[in-house]
Amino acid sequence: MRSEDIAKLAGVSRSTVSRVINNYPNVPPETREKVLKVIQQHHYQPNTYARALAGKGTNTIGLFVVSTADKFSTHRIYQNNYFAPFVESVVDTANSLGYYVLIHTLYTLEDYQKVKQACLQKRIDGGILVGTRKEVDVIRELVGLEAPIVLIDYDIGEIIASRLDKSNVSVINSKDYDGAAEAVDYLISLGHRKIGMINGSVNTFSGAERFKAYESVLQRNGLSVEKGYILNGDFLKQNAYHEVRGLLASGQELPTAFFAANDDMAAAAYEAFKEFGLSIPEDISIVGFDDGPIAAQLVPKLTTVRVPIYDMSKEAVQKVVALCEQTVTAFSTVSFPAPLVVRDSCREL
Amino acid sequence: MRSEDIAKLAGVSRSTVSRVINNYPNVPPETREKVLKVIQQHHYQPNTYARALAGKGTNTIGLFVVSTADKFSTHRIYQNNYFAPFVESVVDTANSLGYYVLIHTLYTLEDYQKVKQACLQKRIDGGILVGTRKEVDVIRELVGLEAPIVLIDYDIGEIIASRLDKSNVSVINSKDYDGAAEAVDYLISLGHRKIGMINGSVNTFSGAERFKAYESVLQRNGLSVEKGYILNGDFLKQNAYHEVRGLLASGQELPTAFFAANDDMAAAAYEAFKEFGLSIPEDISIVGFDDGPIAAQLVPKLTTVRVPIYDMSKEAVQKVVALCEQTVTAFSTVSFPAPLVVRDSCREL
DNA sequence: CTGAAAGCGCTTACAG
DNA sequence: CTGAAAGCGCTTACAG
Repeated sequence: MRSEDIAKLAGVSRSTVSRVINNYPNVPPETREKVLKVIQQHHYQPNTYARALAGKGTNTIGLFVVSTADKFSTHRIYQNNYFAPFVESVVDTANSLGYYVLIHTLYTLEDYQKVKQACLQKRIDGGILVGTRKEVDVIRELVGLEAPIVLIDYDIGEIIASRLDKSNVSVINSKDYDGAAEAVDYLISLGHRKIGMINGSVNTFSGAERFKAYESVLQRNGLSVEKGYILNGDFLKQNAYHEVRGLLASGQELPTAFFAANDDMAAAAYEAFKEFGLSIPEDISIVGFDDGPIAAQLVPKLTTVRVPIYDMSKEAVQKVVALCEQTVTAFSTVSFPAPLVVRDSCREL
Repeated sequence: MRSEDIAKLAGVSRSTVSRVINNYPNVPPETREKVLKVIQQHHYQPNTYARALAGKGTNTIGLFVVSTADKFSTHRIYQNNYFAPFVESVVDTANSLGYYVLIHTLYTLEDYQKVKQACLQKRIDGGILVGTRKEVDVIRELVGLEAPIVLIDYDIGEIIASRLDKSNVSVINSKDYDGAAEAVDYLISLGHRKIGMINGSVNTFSGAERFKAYESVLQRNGLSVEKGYILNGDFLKQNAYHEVRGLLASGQELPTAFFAANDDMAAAAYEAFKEFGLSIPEDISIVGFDDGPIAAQLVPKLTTVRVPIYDMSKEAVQKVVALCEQTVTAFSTVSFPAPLVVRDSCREL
């Protein structure tokens, strides 16, 4: 069924059918009704591609998620607690605005070409990128595209320094530095002096911020930053688990508290400590980051920094859509607060 | 940049450019090289919509996830432990086959129209539906479409009875009846005689199967099915939590074991029991279903039935793609084994 | 208010 | 082996 068929059945021209479909004002109510009736009777839906080709957008946005885990890691699909809420809320928000979402996972640097490709092929009107590494070159290419791009978790400073603050880009962050600082301050206020960190990926904006805050809060309080207390987990549960096990096996003196750059790694630490016979928070305190689904499920419940994933993804979608529809046309950036949520995983010394 | 531009630069016609893009055999190596070079130099990507309009497929499949939770439930985005692994592996498999995936969440009956719409609008070549309720009418409509549809978790019997086993459909299940039976048998073998169930949604195929198995294994063993021991959780953590709390508060005699229709509800039971001062497995044993990410994270680790989500979603993608490309053309169905994974949440009586 | 016609960027018989 | 031309199903100036 094509618009032509509808036109015939309704006794009008394709032009008129098109006008009612697109809600043009210059068609009298009776004509509109007549056409609409035929359309409904036949469950007619205009061909997206033809519309797109003829100049209408595709009403589709791309969601590109940079995976922290390796594509070939067996358990990768279970490792990303950030993923599910993000995807779900992006999809819902987009759908409610009448947009479809095309989703892609990015594992390697080459995979970034996929987003370029999707834009060039006109599959999407615009895109959202989550968890980008600090690959400015890649970003430069993307920004060069005409399609609107919203970056979630990206260093605005870098963008501005590289003069990439083009009008088709937008950045959305959470205040990870502040949140992390609050977390470490909290541990210090409880009397902890030896505080370790289970680090995320420092070539991620949020990863870098969380670590920077950790370092500077320690220094500001006259505490030394011990190399041996900084474990590299790369945001991955498995890595964190091995690192913690390694520290425990080393026989080295342990910190009294750990700040983990995300909940997944905090959960891994829980496991490793328990297996080693240490209880939380009696023997060791832990703070996480994200406040994802697992945080409150852990026993004891995890004290963590809340990243407002829902708000951020909603904002991201609204932003791309606005950019696609040219409602806004300037470089913009928003940063959401990331407050500490105190639960049961830390004790006063 | 259009194919016409490439043609000019390469000194050939659009036809030839099209031939090399589509890998037609009848173009000599030198010509191919020449054209390819220009294409690469200019990062040319053919417009998807034009290709689609001209007869090529869109290389896009739809993934429609029926949400167990309410759209407006605050925590809905955190409630679906089935979701993340599913989406991630569908996306990866599709991408590796050169397909894009359009994703949609279905909350209401009307939302099913979205899949029809996506097909009618030719946005997708085919679709995958996960967690469909037993709405045969909806399915009937979908099956009437020409686009290939793969249903995950759907009653084959119903499809065959309604003569909906058309060549554009395919069904993929896990052997939930067997898995559930194994779980309940296991509890009985440990000496449990009073076994409760935290039920899923029985108007879901898997939900119904899990419950049927529970009932019949009890009966086969001469155990009575106690109404009071059957809690209705509807697959949702929150509901399960309230139901369990309700049972505990009632002062009624408790079963010695519970079989939960999914891990999320088992996790909710963990919480409720712990708050009530009951330890697992000392005071009460629990078996879950899914073996999703949380199963092994719970303390004690959850004994559960493993649903091979990864294999199922991979199979689903391969099937739609095969159907889209007309490699297969018959109604088909696969059912994956769902074995019991014994961990630490049950004790011998 | 409305229709005929051009155009969007491809693919694919058709003819040579 | 290759080009000219028709066609895919829309939208949108243009003219009336």
